[in-house]
Amino acid sequence: MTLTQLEAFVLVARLGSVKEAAAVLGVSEPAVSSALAALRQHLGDPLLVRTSQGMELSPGGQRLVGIASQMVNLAADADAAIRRANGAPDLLRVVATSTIAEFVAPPLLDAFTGRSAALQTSINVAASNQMPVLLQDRLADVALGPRLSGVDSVPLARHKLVVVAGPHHPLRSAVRIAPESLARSHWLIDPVGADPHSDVGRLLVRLRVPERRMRVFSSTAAVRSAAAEGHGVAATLGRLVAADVAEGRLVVLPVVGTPVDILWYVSTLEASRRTPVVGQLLRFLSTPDAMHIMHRTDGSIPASRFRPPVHVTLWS
Amino acid sequence: MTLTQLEAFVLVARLGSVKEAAAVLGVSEPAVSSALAALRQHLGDPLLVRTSQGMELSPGGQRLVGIASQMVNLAADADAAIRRANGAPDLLRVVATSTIAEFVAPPLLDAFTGRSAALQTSINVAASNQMPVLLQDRLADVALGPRLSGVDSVPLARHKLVVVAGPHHPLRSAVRIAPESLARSHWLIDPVGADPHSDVGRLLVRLRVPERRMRVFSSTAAVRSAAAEGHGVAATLGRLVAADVAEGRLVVLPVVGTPVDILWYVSTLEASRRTPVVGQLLRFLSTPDAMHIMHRTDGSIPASRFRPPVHVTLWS
DNA sequence: TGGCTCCCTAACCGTTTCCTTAGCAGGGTC
DNA sequence: GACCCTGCTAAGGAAACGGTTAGGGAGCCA
Repeated sequence: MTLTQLEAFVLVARLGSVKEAAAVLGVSEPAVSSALAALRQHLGDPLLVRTSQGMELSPGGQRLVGIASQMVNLAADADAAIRRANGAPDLLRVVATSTIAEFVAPPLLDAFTGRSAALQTSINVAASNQMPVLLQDRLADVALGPRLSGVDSVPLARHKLVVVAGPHHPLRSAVRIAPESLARSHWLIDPVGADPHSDVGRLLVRLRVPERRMRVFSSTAAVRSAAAEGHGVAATLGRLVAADVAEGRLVVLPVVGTPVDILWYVSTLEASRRTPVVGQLLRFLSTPDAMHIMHRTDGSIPASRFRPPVHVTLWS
Repeated sequence: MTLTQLEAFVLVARLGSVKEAAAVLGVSEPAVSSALAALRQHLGDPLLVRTSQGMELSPGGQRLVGIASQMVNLAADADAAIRRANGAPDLLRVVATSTIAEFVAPPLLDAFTGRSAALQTSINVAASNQMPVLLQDRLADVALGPRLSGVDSVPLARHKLVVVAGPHHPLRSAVRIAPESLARSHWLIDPVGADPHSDVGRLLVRLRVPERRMRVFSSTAAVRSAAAEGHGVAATLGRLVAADVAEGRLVVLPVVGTPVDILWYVSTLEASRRTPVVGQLLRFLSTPDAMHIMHRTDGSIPASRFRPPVHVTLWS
């Protein structure tokens, strides 16, 4: 019984899927499967059995999952405790939806890091259904994105989602566009849009956009340029494309039901299980400075801190 | 960071010695040392440093020991939870001082096991200073022996410690023997006596028996026959040698300060951390049946359940 | 100083872990 | 029935874990 095995088990139990757990861990799916097999053999219990709904816990697995989760958590605690005792820089691992990770999180964390000297941050992209699991298993400290259940989520910022297209789009000067009219357009979407639990994903579902009309891009920036070049329509944040719209590179289409009001949330473990840095970040996020940064977001890609997303699972 | 490493670390921290931890785990001392080295390197902290008092915790180690101990405990919980979920026999690991392990624990556990069908027991010998650690790290469920601190100890039985010798010993018919008179005798002692924290060990200290006069035997039975053959004197339980005395194979020497009243205790984790079987055993131990067994103990070696002691550390 | 104890390191070795790719198996869905 | 998705197994290889024996070095004590 190793910690790796327990971690794999907990992730599969929480996500209900070996494949997703493997994606979260960044390993191949047989790796997770065999970790599971080893644990099963060691404990002499099936732990998780396949059903049509995904992987479900056996009675034994049900008892184990709580214990295993505690152990994984304690391992994270141990690391943090030693780190702290040695005055090593704190670690703040942020996961966010791709848009936030691209445009908002970097300047936000830059500003926050400027305040407390010894701090090391990382930003990764995750799908919404992975976020609570990542927090609960201490693979991440903070999640920025939609509201999550099972963890503490507090509202962070309010935004408007609009549908945009290039300046030569046939519907560019329409007054009122019924969603069906866009059924034949190509929809250009970023990883956030590919996540059906995200705001953009839910909008696409509501507009009944068929899957075959979607083209998934690796970043919101790519979506924006593709739209400007007339390759299709895109749903994105009004503020992100404000400059493009003002300068005529993009137009906002008056689709019925848009703009959509959306709320970004910041999610963490409950207060008692938070590390001090996380508490500091939460306080920082409610300051005028942080608000200012979030509202200044103008779609220019910040140079510094952004790393390529590593844990993206595409809807495909 | 593996569970083995954490376990080694916790044991060394608790016992203050790599050597003792190795003895408890039943492995060589470099094995423990290198587990520690691996953990040190992984965490980048010395964890434990050598002082003249033994191994002491670094600030980082101090924080880690609690966390690591919880993890080791949870691992034990996990095993037990699965066991229980699958209806596997419960496991009851008893550690005891050598005399108890030889004469008292086997019939006691035989009787207890007779009551609840699915139960698997083991008896091992441990030194008193190891007992609380074994309980706290869940390497054992119950300890029988002297009163322990740091865990729940309740009195189990009262006994008398006497000094005996063979029927031809020069002092066999003395009326009153000062301890000094025995300074030149050979003292025949069993592993319990070699443990300075045990009742016999404390008696030897009080009688100022010099170390070079002690001959350590591997069992109480061996001590008894050696004494009967006139190889020296021995401190042992009155009830154990009653038959030998009645039949003239041994005589009780009227040493000043003896017989010594001693109390055996049964020690466990506090009630909230006990497994159900342990609770059952505690209740059983207070029944007349159990009392009867403990008082019937007559020095005959029970055939069934006794296993050779595995975790004995000799005082040497 | 010499000897002793205790911990650490070195060198070595077998087993397990952990990951990969490739392919099989079983349950849905069309 | 033919697919497709998902999980499992197989095979193989690099790394680690976990153990051993042998020996070096620091501290304590006679």
